[in-house]
Amino acid sequence: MREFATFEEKLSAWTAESMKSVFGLDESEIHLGVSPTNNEQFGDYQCNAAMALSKALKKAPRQIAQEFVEGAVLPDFIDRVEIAGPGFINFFLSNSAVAGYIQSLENDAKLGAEPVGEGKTVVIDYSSPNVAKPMHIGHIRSTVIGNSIDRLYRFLGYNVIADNHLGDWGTQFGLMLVGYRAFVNEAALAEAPVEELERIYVASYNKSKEDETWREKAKTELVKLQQGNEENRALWKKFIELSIEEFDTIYNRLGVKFDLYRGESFYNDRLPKIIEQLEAKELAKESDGALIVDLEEDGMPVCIVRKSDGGYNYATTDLATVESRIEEFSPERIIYVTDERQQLHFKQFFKISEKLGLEANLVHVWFGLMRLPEATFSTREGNVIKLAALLDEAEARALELVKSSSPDMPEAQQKDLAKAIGIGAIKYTDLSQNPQSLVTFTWEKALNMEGEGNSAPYLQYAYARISSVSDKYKAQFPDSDLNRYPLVIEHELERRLAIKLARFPAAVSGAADNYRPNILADYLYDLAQIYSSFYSNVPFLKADEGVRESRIRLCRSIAAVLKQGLDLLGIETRDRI
RNA sequence: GCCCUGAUAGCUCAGUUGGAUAGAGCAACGGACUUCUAAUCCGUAGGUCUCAGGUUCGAAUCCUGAUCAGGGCGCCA
Repeated sequence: MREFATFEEKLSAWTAESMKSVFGLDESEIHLGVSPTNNEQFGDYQCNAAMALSKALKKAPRQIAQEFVEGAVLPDFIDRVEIAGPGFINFFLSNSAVAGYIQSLENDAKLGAEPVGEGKTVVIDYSSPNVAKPMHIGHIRSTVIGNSIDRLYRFLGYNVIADNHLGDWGTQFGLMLVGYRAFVNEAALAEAPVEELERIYVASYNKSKEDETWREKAKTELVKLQQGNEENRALWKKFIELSIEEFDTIYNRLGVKFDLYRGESFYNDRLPKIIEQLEAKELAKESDGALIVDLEEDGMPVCIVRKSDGGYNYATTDLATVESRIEEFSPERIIYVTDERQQLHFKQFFKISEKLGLEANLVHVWFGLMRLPEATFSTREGNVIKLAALLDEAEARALELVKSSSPDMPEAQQKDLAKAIGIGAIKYTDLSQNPQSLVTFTWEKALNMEGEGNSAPYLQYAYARISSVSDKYKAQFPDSDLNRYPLVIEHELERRLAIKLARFPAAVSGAADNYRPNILADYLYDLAQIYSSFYSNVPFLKADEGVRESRIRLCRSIAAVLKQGLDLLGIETRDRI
């Protein structure tokens, strides 16, 4: 078993092994391991196998539990075991074993998490805004959730390739090209490039609705672009560069980094070959002039891979993208983070790529759509809330709070702190709930940063309090060496904290395996809650020597887990708040 | 019409993939700052887990049906 294996891992391995030997089982469909209890009175871990084995062994569950407990030799980290209710086997960890484990984690950069991803590559495709349109609040979930998954997989040792699959190709560029030439305001373009590009697009789109020759012109320019016309290509590249530059300022504010910015256009050259393969394998056929893949036997509607005008569409591009990623990176898995509307599309193209023989584990992580209380928003309706405006507002509100609660702090520090709090609050709102729920955007919710209850500032506050205590300890006892004092569990809250700390790896793997950062967010909130209770009910700096050091040491581990955990959510911590 | 989701406290949401008495926060009420940061803590109250069946030792969780809500279903991504 690995060096920093958790109690759950060790105990599960032990119960499974012991069950088999005590009852002479070979393989079992039944889960023989343990799971954490949800109530301390039932111990720390419980094994429920006795009930499930009842039928196979033809014995009463309590009797099975009894025989098991009598027949097996308890591992040394278990203090005692109890049989309860219909046949639950409850395990109580020994305090010294828990203390020893927490102490050993001080030497583990992963804080007990298993680097299961070592040697494996995973591509994560997220954020993916469209060129020439400003990012709005609809982009926040893909960006924030995708980035947290990115961070989680990196932490677990995966070689992560974060790819921003920009919408940089498509019919809208015909309108953009003619629109730009007719309407561009150079001053506005220099000032706020993407906003001006969007204005151009909307103007051109509106004109196209009533002016047929305008539509024709747009189409001609689009064809020229696709055929490689130099002027159009240069302009198109300019749209992309201006857009990326502006996206990057937002990503910097959010602490998001991509390894690649490969738009759809990157895969253009592969599209005809994808079609060839589909035809060669007789997966595609003509229908009303378009080329389609019939997925009826898979219970899905048909999927268009080439339009009747000869153009390709997104399914084809996505297939080419998978093929390219496999060739270049040999990923163990490719993860897409998009909103719920694309579920069918992903199911279809996953199925087609399987039929094409593209070997990769494709995962669609979808999240509920963001809505406004009044209605859905759209660029054309003009009721979008721009992401930059949301971030500005969050930082401004945070700064007000910081100024009122820390008036003596230097201004530069107040501003820095306000950024960490404002951005953290926005991210936490999205990361602390199940991604698959529909979200109605309200300023009040998005900017929840009063620090009351389950919120980012609450966690940041808990962290800052620990930092403050550590610093005071160093100031008061400059010559003390913490490592010379053992970590001892005495108080009930110390025990709860230590047990909670030992469950960090489970929270991380739960969040990563299920693509749900909220599992980690929940965990961190629980930890911070227990710590806050500990802080106000148990003295540490004022405790006797020995107890004091042990508690400071425990605090240090809590700080490490809080900092690392928040970092995995993309939320920053500060030593003072 | 078909498919995918969701429905849990007045409000916003968790619920470790079938376990024991369903949990937090907000709002409400009562208490704690001469103290290691009160952006905190301690306590009270609040529930027919949408409804009806089923599966089994055991269901908020799985199955079937219904109601309501969101999304999708051939040339947008």
